[in-house]
Amino acid sequence: MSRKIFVSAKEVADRAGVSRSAVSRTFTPGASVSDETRRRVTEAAEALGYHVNHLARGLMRNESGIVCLIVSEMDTPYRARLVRALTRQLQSMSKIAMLINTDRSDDSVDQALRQAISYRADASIILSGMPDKSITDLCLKSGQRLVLINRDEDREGALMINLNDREAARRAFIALLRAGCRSFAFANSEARTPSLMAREEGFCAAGREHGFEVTVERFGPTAYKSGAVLAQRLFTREKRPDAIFCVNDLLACGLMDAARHQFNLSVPSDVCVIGFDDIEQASWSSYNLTTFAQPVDHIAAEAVAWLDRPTAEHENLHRLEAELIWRGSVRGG
Amino acid sequence: MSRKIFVSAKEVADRAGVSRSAVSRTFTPGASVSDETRRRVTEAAEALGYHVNHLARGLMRNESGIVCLIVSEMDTPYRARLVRALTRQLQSMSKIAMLINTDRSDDSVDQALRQAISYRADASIILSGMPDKSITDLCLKSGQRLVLINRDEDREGALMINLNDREAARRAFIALLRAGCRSFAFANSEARTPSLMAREEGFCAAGREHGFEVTVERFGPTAYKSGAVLAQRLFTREKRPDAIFCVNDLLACGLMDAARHQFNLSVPSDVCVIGFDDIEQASWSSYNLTTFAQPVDHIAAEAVAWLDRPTAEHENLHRLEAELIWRGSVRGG
DNA sequence: TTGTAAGCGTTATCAC
DNA sequence: GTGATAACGCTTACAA
Repeated sequence: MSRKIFVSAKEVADRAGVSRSAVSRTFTPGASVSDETRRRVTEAAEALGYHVNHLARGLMRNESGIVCLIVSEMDTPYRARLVRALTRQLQSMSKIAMLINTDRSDDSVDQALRQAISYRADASIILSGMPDKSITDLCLKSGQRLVLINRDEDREGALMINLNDREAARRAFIALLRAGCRSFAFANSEARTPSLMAREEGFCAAGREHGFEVTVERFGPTAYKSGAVLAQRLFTREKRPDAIFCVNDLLACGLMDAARHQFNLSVPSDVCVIGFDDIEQASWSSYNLTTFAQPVDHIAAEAVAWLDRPTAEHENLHRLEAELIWRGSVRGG
Repeated sequence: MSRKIFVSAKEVADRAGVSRSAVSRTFTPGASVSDETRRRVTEAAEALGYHVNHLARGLMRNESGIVCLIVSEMDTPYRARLVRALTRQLQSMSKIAMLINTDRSDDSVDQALRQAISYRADASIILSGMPDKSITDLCLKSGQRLVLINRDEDREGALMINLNDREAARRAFIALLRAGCRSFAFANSEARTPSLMAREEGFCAAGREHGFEVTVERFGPTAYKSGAVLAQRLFTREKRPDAIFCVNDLLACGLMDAARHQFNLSVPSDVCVIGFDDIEQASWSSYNLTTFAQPVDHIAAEAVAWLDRPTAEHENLHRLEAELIWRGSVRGG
């Protein structure tokens, strides 16, 4: 197979006429090296194309600089945006992202964490799925940081960043009520993850508070296509809803398209729609969707910042607010 | 800071009452270990939560298992899909993806490759930008594999996977001509990357072949928003085009939305539109866009397969065909 | 400030 | 099949 020949510190040292520790120190921020030595080393390194071997460095320093991002369905607009923001943040802190795809089976999140351990990742950030407690315990015991984004389940020692889904759902209801709607529905997928269910429950609870019953439909994956099925179910009811809160934007787009093209309903005059995530498509003029923006950059910044200075254990739950973005899919506004 | 304490092979060896080499062999596929030894080692490893240190292994084997994915604007639908496919493929070959975001400056692709070298990546796959020859040479000299996807520029020793953009553009023209269109335009961004320009040139060339002049407009980034500006420019001309080939789907969506909502034109009766990439949104019923599908899975599979068995040097240019997906944005079909 | 030497956790080589 | 031993390329006391 391929023999890889990278240039090592020893070669640089030889060329510069110094010891290998001088080379090492030159590339260690804050180490004491004379200007002259540094110059000669840098020059030799440049000429030879030397790059510190981070594998070996990680071995010695017990700190690899690697952070694992564990994600499934990463081409989904919201996930992709989060991954982008995270890689950016990590790089700005001179860490590097290892991307692990957990599309396959259910235990693959556990597998992903094993990979993280094998590569001695300094931390893992989980965007999808929920790992077994046994494996997260092993990570934490090994000294690996753990961040769970929108996972909601409790894991002592990990940082959990969640949105206040219930509160957002409540605000969605108020907005629709103020728009004059009187027949409310919640369009959900069958994924039943905690954050998705929190939106449903928050919306229904707000409905009950105001004396309204909320129709709930759930179907399929949290995707565009499910929206059409949910539209079919909701718009063929005897009492057609005039307000629909969709569990996310993707599903909302599918539902709106079906409403318009299959049922000849217009948004917002016949039915008001609110989504969640504020994906790029929500702002496209075909949708012009009122929705909740996830503070993606904020989430990424908090996650990455915490890696370097973990807070006391009881402060490890961050609950962020989603911002309501008013567009044209709700009357008034 | 954090002291990380991972369990080492020595501890496993002690607990299992064998030598450390026995442990190593147990975790090396194809090494000769007796069933009894293997059993005891596996048991001890399980109990202790041992995982082979891939950093150290990489150091010894001179093969890290790491493959760098170098991407900018990775939340763009097409890019996100490619990244997903690549991580999947890599994992199925028991390699792992390191994701490097090159959103920032222009030389950041070079920076990314330096990172790749530092982590002794076995290979780098470049999806965005074009690195300097000096740095790619260093990569190749170091024995690192290099894959360029849709980059088009030549790099001796690297695998280049390109689409046959010109041919696709030619087919787009024929399709529009057969649909009865007589006034052709090409909507491009200002990015001017080789593959984007190849689509433009191919379309114009096909036009000339058939005795038609093609109006070309270029504006901004290759994104949704640019579509509106291009629509503005094209639809306010004295001779309004009745056929527009857009450089990609994102831009096509923006252009179609502007056509419908700002200029009251209907697609395809007033104007036929063809896009490129076949992103998910192209199939959404608001767009129903006829477009060219990039063989994403095929690209990913070829890229990853080549890492293990690089072909002879003169065969390192793979040119793949884009498939025309007929939908409703072109008359007839 | 600089060099020497020990050690990080592996795997590969070699006797046994 | 198994266990010692020598690398791999680096960092970091420690001594000079």
